[in-house]
Amino acid sequence: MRQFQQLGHRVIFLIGDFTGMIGDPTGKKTTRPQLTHEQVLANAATYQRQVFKVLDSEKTVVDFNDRWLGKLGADGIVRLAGSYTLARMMERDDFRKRYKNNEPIALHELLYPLVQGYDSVALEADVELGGHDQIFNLLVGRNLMRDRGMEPQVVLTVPLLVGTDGSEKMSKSLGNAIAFEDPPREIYGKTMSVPDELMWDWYLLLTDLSEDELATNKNRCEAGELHPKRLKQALAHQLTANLHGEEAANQAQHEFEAVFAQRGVPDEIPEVELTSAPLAKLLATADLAKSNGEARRLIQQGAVSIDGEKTREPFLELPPREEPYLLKVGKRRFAQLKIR
RNA sequence: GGAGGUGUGGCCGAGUGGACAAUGGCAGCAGACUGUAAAUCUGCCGGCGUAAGCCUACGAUGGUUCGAAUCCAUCCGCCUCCA
Repeated sequence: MRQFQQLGHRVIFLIGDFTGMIGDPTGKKTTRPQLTHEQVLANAATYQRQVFKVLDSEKTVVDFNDRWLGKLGADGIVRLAGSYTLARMMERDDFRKRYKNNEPIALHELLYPLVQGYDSVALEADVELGGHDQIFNLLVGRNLMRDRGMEPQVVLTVPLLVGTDGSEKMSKSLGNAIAFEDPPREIYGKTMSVPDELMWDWYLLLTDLSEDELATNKNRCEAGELHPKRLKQALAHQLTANLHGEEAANQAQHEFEAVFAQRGVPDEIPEVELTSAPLAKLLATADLAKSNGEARRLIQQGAVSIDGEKTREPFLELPPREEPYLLKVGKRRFAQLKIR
């Protein structure tokens, strides 16, 4: 979308506040929960905040499809449904498979592609952009436009971005996402933790690097001329810079090197002040572990160090001290602990 | 309308009266190795408790029993087949 903008096109960022209430069946084998309008609007507010980290707000129109779909009414929906057939709906793989496997398909799921397709009619879209999982819905939009004597929109889809786990599509609910609003160190660190093979996809989908350059880099890595880590660092740096600026990216990179390559300590460590208690309890109250039990386990497994010294004693009592204790849990959780 | 099936921890999935906080797999966490990659190996993986133990949890409620995820009753959800 940004590239379209840069080329001088008008971009409409469409928020599906109506369709969100229906729940897109896409991709999932089972029916999605239907959200209330309030929930959808709350989500929409965060989308807008985030999307302008990438899009030029001056050149973007934000629209909501409840504006026309909400007015459609029962008769409108029925008439819309009359313009499509079950056979055409079942062209969709997902529906076909579920039907064949005797899995439930709720009726509203069949309506979803229609109402979404109607967006294109309402907007008189020239081009619609979407993830590849949207292709069926986008094509329904074309058909609906043609039925109404309109010039059918051009449909452009992009491959889905795979999440940090390297297998599922990136999604907040799967916990494999990097959020636009993640702090720099998170964006950098999460990117570095991604499996190498995924890096090429991310380069392709998230940067302006050409496919030729990408292929060259890949070959050089395979030939051992270029360390994959260097490339991944460049990617992490760029993604961080895109969302937080060059300065923040440099900082994140520096910190990453310090903490993980040199096994050092980050520049900024949250400070906690607590009264004296057994170590396990301190970790739990300082939020370095989910529960007392987990804290105890972590300690016993040798995941915890104090001032750089590993300890395996869960009931160690730290005496009060002017200087805060430096606590490290696992590879990446740090805290400065002041004992009162 | 009729017949049948099913509901277990984040997910999948065993368990069919006590030894069950519940086999196993996935995911997750930690340790070793390393490039916070992958692969591999090891340990952990409900809560509270330094322990004994206690609490919560097998769709919901009630019951039988010394004892229930397991048996009974009612209810709720989901699925299939026939009409």
